[in-house]
Amino acid sequence: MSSEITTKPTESELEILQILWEKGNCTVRDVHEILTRNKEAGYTTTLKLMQIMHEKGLVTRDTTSKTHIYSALASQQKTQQHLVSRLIDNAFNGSAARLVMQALGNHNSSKDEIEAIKKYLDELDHK
Amino acid sequence: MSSEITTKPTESELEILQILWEKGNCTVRDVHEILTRNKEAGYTTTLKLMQIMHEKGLVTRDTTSKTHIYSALASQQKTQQHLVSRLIDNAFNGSAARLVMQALGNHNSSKDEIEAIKKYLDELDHK
DNA sequence: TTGGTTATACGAATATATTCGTACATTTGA
DNA sequence: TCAAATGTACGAATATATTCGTATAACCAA
Repeated sequence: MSSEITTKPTESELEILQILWEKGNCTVRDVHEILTRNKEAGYTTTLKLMQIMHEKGLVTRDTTSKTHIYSALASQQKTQQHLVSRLIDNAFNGSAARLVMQALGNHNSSKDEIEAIKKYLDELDHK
Repeated sequence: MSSEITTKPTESELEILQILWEKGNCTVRDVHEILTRNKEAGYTTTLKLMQIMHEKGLVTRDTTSKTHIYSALASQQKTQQHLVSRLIDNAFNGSAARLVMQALGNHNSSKDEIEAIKKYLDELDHK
């Protein structure tokens, strides 16, 4: 068993992870600027968060130059899986199906999305 | 607009809500006993949690007799909806479909469950 | 009746997450 | 060159969640 990475980031950490997953390598400033499109936050707040994430092993960073370059270590797939499982257990009595219906019901998905899911279900069936 | 109820319970609060949703009316002891099947906790801890939930308006209680009877005020449907939406935004870049696939992929669902979801998708289609 | 059991209320300790100020080093451009 | 801008490190304040001890009242059974 390899050394495990925390797949339970806090809410703030998750916001940052999402950015890193999408953008790849980022400076603190990069992340900070994207973050503050939606909400107020001081620069050092973002910095501190990312330092903590580094301590926890959620991200790596290249410190060769003064301005450090961060990237995600926690895998998107594993993290998502963990969060979904937890939600299913925590709020849906263990029933994935109930969560799925809830997710599809209100978060009005496009026809394309729904088609994609159907296809996916068919594949699951044939295993 | 009626006075709103917090649909963002903490993790501990959610555990208790789940019990109340399923069982209906419960004393603190009822809840406590179910809770401690899985994990350690002192009785007064459970009590305090439920008192806080009452302050927040997540539950009501009947205090006519010495032993109070609690029941959920936060609706299961709304709470679940809120949690799912938040997860979709927080960890799935707003894509419900991606969450759904993640949920179905690993949380090995029964054939019945999958059939139910398909049916549900068809209904969605025809709206 | 009276002592043990069971209940609530409440304050406080602990844990965790979030936010930011300040000190100090490096870079940059006028 | 050297002052402003930009960066990191770090400690500490604040906010929130969780846990539990203690006081005290009500109930019950011998």
